[in-house]
Amino acid sequence: MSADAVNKANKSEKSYLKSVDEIPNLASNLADIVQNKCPHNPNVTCSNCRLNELCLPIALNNSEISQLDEIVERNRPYKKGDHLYRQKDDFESVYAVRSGSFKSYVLSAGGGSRVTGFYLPGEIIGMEGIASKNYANSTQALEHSSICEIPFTQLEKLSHQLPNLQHHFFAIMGNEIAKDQQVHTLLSSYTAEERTASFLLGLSSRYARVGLSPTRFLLPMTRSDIGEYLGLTVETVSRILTALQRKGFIEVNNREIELLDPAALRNIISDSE
Amino acid sequence: MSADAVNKANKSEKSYLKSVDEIPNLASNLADIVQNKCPHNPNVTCSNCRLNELCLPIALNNSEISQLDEIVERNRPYKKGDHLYRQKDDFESVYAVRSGSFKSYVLSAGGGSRVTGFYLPGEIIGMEGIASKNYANSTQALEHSSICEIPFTQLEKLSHQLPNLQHHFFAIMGNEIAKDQQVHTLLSSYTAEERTASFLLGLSSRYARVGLSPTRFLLPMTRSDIGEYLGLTVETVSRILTALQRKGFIEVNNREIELLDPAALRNIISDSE
DNA sequence: CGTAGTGTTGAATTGAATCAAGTGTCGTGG
DNA sequence: CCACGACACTTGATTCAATTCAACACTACG
Repeated sequence: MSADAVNKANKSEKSYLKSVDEIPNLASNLADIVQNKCPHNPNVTCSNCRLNELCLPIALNNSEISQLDEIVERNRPYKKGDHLYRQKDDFESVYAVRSGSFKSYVLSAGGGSRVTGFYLPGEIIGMEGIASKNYANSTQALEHSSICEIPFTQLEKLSHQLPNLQHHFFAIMGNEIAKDQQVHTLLSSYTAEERTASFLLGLSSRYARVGLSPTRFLLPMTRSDIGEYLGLTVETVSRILTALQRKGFIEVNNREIELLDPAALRNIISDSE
Repeated sequence: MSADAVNKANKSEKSYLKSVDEIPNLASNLADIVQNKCPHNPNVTCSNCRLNELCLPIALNNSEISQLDEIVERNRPYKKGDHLYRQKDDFESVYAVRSGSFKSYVLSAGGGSRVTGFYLPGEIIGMEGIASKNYANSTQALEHSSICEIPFTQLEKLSHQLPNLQHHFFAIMGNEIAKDQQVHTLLSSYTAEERTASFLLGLSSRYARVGLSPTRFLLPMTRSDIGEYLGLTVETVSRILTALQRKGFIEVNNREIELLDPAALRNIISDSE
């Protein structure tokens, strides 16, 4: 499924990494899961997870990691479109993306929706529900994806026992707050082109973080999702991507993106500041 | 002072509630501070603070509150324009607003600035610095204000000892994340009028929370600050306020705002959704 | 009392939205 | 395996909300 999918656009003979799943060492575990050989593969633990340097276990020692392992629930994989939770559901858990990607969105009465975030492997979902005890948005898989569910009351208990974990979870939340404030600035003062450039660069570094190419990747989301996230219409997103391509900064083929000149993209943003 | 203050309508003899300082019971403590009788008034503790139901001590028992009291530093008051911290300063503490108000902002290279948040009594400032160990914005007083400084490493230590405090601080951060996502939606899909209405209603409920009138209050920030926060120009903010006044929804006199028809303001927002 | 900062209002401009029409792509079921 | 339908994406023409530019009034503070 994902094998042939990858070289769909192979004009000559392209074939890219489709997601973190295809990093060799991850693939072994993930292949099992995807093929349903073992939806709760006991071999996939925080200790042996490729993402443990980015995710919750960072800064924990081995014995601490095994304690964390015990509270983490590794659910069956999610199909494209499956919901992790819906707006107003009781808040129970935060989730760490193991593979694939997710989007969070809120619906407006007029039938429209706005995307509040995209989540890639190693990132934490659901923290907006902690205070109100209800999730404030709905979150669904953008592609076939797998998740580690971390029941929050247990995470709190364990954080109480492990100062490192408490410290790190404070840091994760603080980071989310810092990121949200950057987005605030982006939305309140950037032009459509600046927003789009910034979005691409952001994805780039997030892909790099999980060991994928920072210059060539597949967008897991639609143009419409991007627009709803950046406060632009689909048409504008499409136009801007075309324009960036014409300038030679990027190459776009449907969901496939190559950053030909990341520095030029950075200039788009900093020139205006 | 606060009694007559309320009837501002008398153009002849204006004198309004200027801030939470003027609530009778708060005034006593604050007056001391403002007059520098006692910049670290020992009587002002978390236990007897009027804000303790909104701020950090919520959900703590008496003995826990006194432990919190011990790590809280009650600094000298800040004058209008004084900085709590500046962008890139080492992160040391989070701050709870005791009286007055603050704004956080980031500068852009072009000399402009964007406001990332406003903070009223009982609200927590500085959490964006937790992860990176540096503050991500600069924060300054909008009027004469006082602050409780909470050194973060000590807060972490105490949170480790007091599960209630850990729980509550997770909730405070979660709430910040949820709020930031609402702002994301606001900035990415609301019109200028919707943003302004939403801003006024937000201020209204935050003032109500600290015991001030939800329908009549003074804006501590300039039109320009509001614009930089909402992603609008000063001119637009000014025009929208005038327009809302002409519609009879609000009355504006410089910094003084009265919400004549809060329901109408709510409709502005929900009509469009 | 003067001046810098703050706020208002108007006219012209413009970036992005909207409206519209089309092509491309993918998953499904016959 | 192909054909169909639904969705995703692109491109163009037009409109419009908000910005920009400009001029002026207010106020508040030293």
